[in-house]
Amino acid sequence: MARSSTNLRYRILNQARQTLVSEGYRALSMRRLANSVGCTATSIYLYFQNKDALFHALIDEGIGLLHQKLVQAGQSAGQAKDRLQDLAEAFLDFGLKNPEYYEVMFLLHPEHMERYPAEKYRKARENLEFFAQALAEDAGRPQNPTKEDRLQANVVWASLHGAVSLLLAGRVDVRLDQKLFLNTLVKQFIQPTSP
Amino acid sequence: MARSSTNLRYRILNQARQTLVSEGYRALSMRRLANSVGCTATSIYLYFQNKDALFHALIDEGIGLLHQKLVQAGQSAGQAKDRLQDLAEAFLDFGLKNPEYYEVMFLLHPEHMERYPAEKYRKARENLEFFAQALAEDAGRPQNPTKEDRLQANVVWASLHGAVSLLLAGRVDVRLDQKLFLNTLVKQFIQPTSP
Amino acid sequence: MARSSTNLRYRILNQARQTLVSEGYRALSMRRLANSVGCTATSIYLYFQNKDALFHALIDEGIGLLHQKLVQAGQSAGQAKDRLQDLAEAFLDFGLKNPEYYEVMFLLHPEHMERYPAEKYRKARENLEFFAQALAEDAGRPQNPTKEDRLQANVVWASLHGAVSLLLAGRVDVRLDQKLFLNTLVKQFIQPTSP
Amino acid sequence: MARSSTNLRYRILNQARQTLVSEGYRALSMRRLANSVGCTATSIYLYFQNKDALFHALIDEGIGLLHQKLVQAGQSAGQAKDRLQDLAEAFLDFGLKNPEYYEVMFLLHPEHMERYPAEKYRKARENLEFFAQALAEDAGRPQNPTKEDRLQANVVWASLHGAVSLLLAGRVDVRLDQKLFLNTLVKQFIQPTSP
DNA sequence: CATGAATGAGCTTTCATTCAT
DNA sequence: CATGAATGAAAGCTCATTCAT
Repeated sequence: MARSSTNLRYRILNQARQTLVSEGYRALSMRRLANSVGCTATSIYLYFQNKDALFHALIDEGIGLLHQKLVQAGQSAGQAKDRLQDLAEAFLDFGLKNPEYYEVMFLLHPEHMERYPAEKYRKARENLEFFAQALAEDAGRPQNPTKEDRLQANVVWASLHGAVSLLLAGRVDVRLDQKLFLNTLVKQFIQPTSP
Repeated sequence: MARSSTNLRYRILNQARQTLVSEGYRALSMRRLANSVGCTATSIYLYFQNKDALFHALIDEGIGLLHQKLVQAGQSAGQAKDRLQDLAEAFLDFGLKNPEYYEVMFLLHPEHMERYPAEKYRKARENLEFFAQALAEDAGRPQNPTKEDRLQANVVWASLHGAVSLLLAGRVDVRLDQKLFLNTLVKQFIQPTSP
Repeated sequence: MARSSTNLRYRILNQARQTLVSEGYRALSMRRLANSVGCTATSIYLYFQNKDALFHALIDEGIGLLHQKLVQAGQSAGQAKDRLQDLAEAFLDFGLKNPEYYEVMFLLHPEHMERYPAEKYRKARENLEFFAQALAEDAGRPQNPTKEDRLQANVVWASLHGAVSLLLAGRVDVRLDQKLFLNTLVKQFIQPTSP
Repeated sequence: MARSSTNLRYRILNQARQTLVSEGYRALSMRRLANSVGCTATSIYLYFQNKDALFHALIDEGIGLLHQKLVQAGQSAGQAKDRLQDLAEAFLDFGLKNPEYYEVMFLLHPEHMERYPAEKYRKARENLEFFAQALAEDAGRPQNPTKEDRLQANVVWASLHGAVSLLLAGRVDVRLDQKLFLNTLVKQFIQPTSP
């Protein structure tokens, strides 16, 4: 009862994320969510216009969190190649440690995404720019990522996304050492500097 | 009515695939499906024990089709590297040209996959072996893919899957040339033979 | 295959009875029944106009079997009191050993009974007459059961029916010895001849 | 609409009982019930978790009512034999005047009963104890019903149940005087005190 | 700020039955 | 004698959402 009124909105989002990862997408109904939180379904509508809005809030959170992690990773002062490595690891770490956000951000069925406000969505893609910049730098074109760099960034992005989504879906051979798998994947696009 | 009653089962599967890609997963209810096909919901149950069975039939079809394409691609007589390239292209081609199958095979919500018979599922993973073999051959270990080759195969697989799923979800920068994007991605893991 | 065509009607009734007792009333659907028998649902309709007719056939069988058992029991040459005892035991035996018939004859929901042809139904009540006759004889009015005898017969009948139906429904205290219970019940209406 | 919204739950139960006795068990579907009551099927689920819960609520009511009637009947200060007579009459009265409760308590198909919480069920059997006590007292063993008394109680119970269920099912000869029938039945197990 | 009551649309699935062959 | 294909009706139940309070 004590802290029960400290921002119901917050608690709803928390519970939603939790449910999403522990019981899956279909279990996330407004009523069940309300039950878990300890309020009525109606109350959720005080904070979110509808279910979509709730999802979008989760996506916003997720994008923010990923952004933050990439900023941190991108701040390392060393070589561009190391920065790229850090960025990749940050992304993988984010995906694997926050499956609920990853699910909602990248795996959710398009029906929800279609209604996600385009402006916010564009914002999301900015995260990609971090990779482009590191790649540009590595190629000796600091702070001015070219079309080519962006192309490469998308490739990196796709590879990372593929790895995370297969892992989250439990579709990578279990006998594989996960760290080794990810390292190999990352090495793929971080070419050793030719001496 | 009796329409072209030759194969209602066939028509159901067809429509299911179509609906899946055009209106999404949630729009695929037994009733709506029946409506689109032009029969009653009950009739569907004459051909599929339940909704799961229908999904599994789609998955089976998809796995078969992909398998077939990979077999074709794997038959090229040339160098292993070329074969690898062909396999990759076959996979990408399959994914992009048959989004409905790809959706149902790789993007479908896990609830359905969990109930997918394990034996068939294992069969699906055999497709991965094609890549492992080409990679083994390329590394001079023909027909005996080692652990290392399988690791690499998984990495390739993840990259390809990442690319396809981002493209299907419309999440790759539209200004990017798609062919170029895919080529770049594929080159990533096909190292040029050092002279 | 060999004896498979020896009267499908017979096999349907057999299976219906079996299903009724092993899986209950609601499990007795035309399709499931057909499945168990090894024919199509449609085939059942060759032998029975509808589900009601099938039930009625079962009831007929049951009535016949009970009749037969009561005839046998009523033939004992001894004292009327012994005959009454035998009749009671025959009834109890019938009910407990043929729960499927008992169910269908006495416990089935009235919806089905209402449509049971009245003439056959009356025939069923003839079984009651056996008791009336034994009671009449015991009271020194052989072969001419009076109204009073019939009243008494109904009482006996009710008691027996109560016992059987409670036992079949598993609603008699399990710690009770069943034989003792039934004996006590029967003794209740077979007054010892005053010396 | 808001009708007499005071107690929809109450109205649902009322209507359920009514329908049960007038149209039978199978006519009691959630939708039809809702229609009769004047609400939507969904609304019923606001008051009862599912159909079972609704049935169980009816059973609870019935058990309570019977209990109450037996308590009243058991309070008569006179002889044990009279008390026994009162108890029997109370039971018969309950069954014949509340066929809907009787149906739901004793004649309902076992599928529903199986799921009836065991604890409540045991409570139901306590009603039997009233008879055991009266019988014990009559036999000169006040307040300490022996095994024998309980056996006898079950016999009484079976007889009463048989009578009620035959009467409710319309299976007792209509030409019979009902009161006479019941009196005769009751006399059967209330032996006159030997002078 | 929060609720209780209610709803309409929709879900998957099962049923008894029919009809052309 | 038997089937395969199909159906309309109905079942129990859950969903997102609304509205008066």
